[in-house]
Amino acid sequence: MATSLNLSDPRVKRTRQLLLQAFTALLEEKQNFHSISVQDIAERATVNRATFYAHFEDKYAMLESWMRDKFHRKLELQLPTPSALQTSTLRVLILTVFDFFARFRQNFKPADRQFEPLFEIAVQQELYDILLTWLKQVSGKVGAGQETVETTSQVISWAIFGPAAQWSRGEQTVSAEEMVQRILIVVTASLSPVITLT
Amino acid sequence: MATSLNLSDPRVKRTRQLLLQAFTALLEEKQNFHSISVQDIAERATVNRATFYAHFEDKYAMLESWMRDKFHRKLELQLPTPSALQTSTLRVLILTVFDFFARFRQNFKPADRQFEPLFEIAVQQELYDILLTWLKQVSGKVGAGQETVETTSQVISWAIFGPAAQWSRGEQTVSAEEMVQRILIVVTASLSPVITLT
DNA sequence: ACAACGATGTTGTTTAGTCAACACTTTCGT
DNA sequence: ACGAAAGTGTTGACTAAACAACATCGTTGT
Repeated sequence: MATSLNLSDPRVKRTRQLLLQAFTALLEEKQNFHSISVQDIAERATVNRATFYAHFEDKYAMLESWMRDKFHRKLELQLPTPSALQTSTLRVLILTVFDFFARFRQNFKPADRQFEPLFEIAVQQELYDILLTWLKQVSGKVGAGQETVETTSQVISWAIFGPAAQWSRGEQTVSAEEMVQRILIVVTASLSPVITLT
Repeated sequence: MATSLNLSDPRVKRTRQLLLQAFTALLEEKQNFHSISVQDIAERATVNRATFYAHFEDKYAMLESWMRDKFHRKLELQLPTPSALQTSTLRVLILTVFDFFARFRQNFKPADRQFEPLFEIAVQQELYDILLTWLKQVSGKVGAGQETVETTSQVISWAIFGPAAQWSRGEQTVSAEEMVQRILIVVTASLSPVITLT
């Protein structure tokens, strides 16, 4: 029933991680998402099946979390820590999104097209979160309000995500790097009311 | 207070494993046993400190379990599965004991000599267990009673363990292989009332 | 010498995970 | 087409793990 678990409890973190890892392993083996059962996942994670349902609504909710997690980790690898809102980090961010889309197209080929919505939600949400974090860091220095940074984060997350999705669906006649460069210009401009990037 | 936990409970197995793994990792880093605290182990294992005490009396009790575990795994690697009482497996068993002693001498050098008793108990107990298993397998075919196999296991476990301990303390003027060969002859003979090995 | 500190065990309470059992749906072989 | 087998989601009772708080016991340093 996925009744809220306390995310700060070490047991919860561990089990969650075990489940996601198990899922990753099974995906590599079985190839197609459909042939993986909740039983398989629970068993591989050395966790009771009922525990799975304490963490995730169902297999699809897990897939969404899994995608977010994958994307999140990829970002952590690419971005410096601590990361801040700069042209350079923004470029890396956008490029990572394009990379991630490309990989997704490879792994979740033609059949599993039904999962695109989950994938999209995962990436966009994650984008929103990191942009919000960045904007909050600088919102004090300029006089930007709470709503301003939230709206800005939302707009920009879609401004990055959307083109990447569209590009990955198409023929990729333009290189990812070129796309990134173009998007970066627009996004930077849209940020100008809040911050001027160098 | 190490009040009996149910060993068949998956949670118990998991945390036990986590604790032992954490200990292994810390041993490789910190080198000396003394500088590793219970807090360190619990933290590394992502387990609460109180949970440690639910599993082990104290750090030393854990060291004993750890040694048994290491020896057990080494045996599992060396012996075929399923293993049975044969001259060949017996030779492997004895040789593994000698190897293990040699490694122990390397890692737990002069200072930590205080842990020898723990080490000895671990190895002897493990030896006893596997011998008992083997003997029970064949005790039905011959008319050997419960006490007979238990006593035989006990005697032989010491007959293997003792010489190996003594040899490892000495100058190793005789090779391990030669020692194994000599011990094997005696042990085989001592088994003759119960079983004739081929 | 003794105060401050850090590690050790222990305890009571709360929460997460296990388990077996349940009704239900989906898949599949013959 | 139908019965068996396998997967899904849920529940309530039981157990392990987390947590905070405590008293205790060395170490260290000044």
